[in-house]
Amino acid sequence: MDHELWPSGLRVLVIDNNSSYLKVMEELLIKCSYKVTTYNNVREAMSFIYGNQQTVDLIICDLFFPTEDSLLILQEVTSKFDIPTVIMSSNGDTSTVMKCITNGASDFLIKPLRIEELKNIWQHVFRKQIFEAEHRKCSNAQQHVDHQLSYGAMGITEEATATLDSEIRENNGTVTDIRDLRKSRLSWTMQLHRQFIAAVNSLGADKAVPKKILEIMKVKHLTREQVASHLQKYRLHLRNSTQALHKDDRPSSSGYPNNESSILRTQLNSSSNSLYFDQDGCMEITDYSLPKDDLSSGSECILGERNNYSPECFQDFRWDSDKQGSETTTYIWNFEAE
DNA sequence: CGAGCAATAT
DNA sequence: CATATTGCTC
Repeated sequence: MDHELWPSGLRVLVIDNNSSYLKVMEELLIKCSYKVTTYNNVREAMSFIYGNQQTVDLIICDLFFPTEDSLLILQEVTSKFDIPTVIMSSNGDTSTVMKCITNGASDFLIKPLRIEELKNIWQHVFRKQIFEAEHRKCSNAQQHVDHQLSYGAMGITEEATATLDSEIRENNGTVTDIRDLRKSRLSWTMQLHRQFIAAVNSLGADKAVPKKILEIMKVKHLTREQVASHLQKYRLHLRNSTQALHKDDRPSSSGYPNNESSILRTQLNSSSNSLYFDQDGCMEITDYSLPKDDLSSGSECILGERNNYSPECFQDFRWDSDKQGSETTTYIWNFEAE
C-alpha cells in the first residue's frame, strides 16, 4: 500500500455467519492493512459495537436470511452509532440492494468479494467525515445558502479534502478527533501537544500515565499506545534538557566557566531542530495551568464565529511556505517556529 | 492487565 | 525524521 497516504489501521468489523468466509475476508482486509475484527454471530458483534463505539470505523455485514432482521440491525447501527456500514450478499437483485441503501447502508457488494473492492472501502468513512465537516461549516455561519448544489455529486474531492483536517479535528482550537484517513500516522501538532501537556500537568508528574492522560485529553481515536509513545519521547527530551542544564556548571574541558553559552546552545538546539517540548512543556514550572482543563466536556463554540467561511480568509492566513505540493505534516512546524 | 524502557521498524 | 510497534521487566 502507499506509504503515507494510505489509511492503514482503519478498523473494520466484519459479520458473517460463514466462518470460513470470515477468514477469507480477514485475510483480504489485512492485505489492505486494515485492522480487522470478525464475528460470525450478530449478537456478539452488536455487543462488541456497543462496548467499542469509538473503536469501529466501518462495518461489513452479510445479509442474513431473514432479510428484515438484517435491515433492522442496519438501521440500528447506522442511526445509533453512525458507523458506515457496507452490506454484502451473493444475491444482488435490485430490490434488495435498494432496501439496504434506503435503510442506511453505505454500499452494497456482491459476495465473492475481490480485494479491489475492499481497497476502496475506506472511502465510505472518509465521505462521512467530509459531510459532517461540511455540515458543521454550514450550520456554523451560514443559514441558508443553496448548499444542495454547492457540494452535489463529486465536489467533495478538491475543496472539502483541503479543509478537512482542520474542520474535522478542531473545535475552537481544541483538537477533539485525530482521525484523518489520508494519513496512516498521527501528527502531534502543537494543539494536540498542548492538550497532552495540560493533561500531564493536571495529573501531576508522578501520576501521569498513558491511560489517564488519554482519558483527560478526550480526543477521539487517540490510542493509549500513541499517548505512551509520545509520553516516552516527551520524558526523554525532558530528561535531556534538564540534564544539559544541570551539568552545565561543570564545563566540559577548558578552564572556562562558560555557563551561559552552553545554556543558550542547548536551548537553541532543542527549539530549532526538535520539538515544542521546552516551549510549554517544561515541567520545572509545574502547575502553570491547572485550572482551565476542559472538565466541561462540551467545549461549545462560545466565541461562535471563526472567520473561515470563505476562501478569501484562507488566503489571508496563508504562509509563504504554503506551497501546495508539500505535505501537510511539515508546514505545521513552520507555524510553530514562528 | 498496563507502565516504562530500549531497540527496532516504518 | 517522528511516530509505531515489539519485547522485555516489573
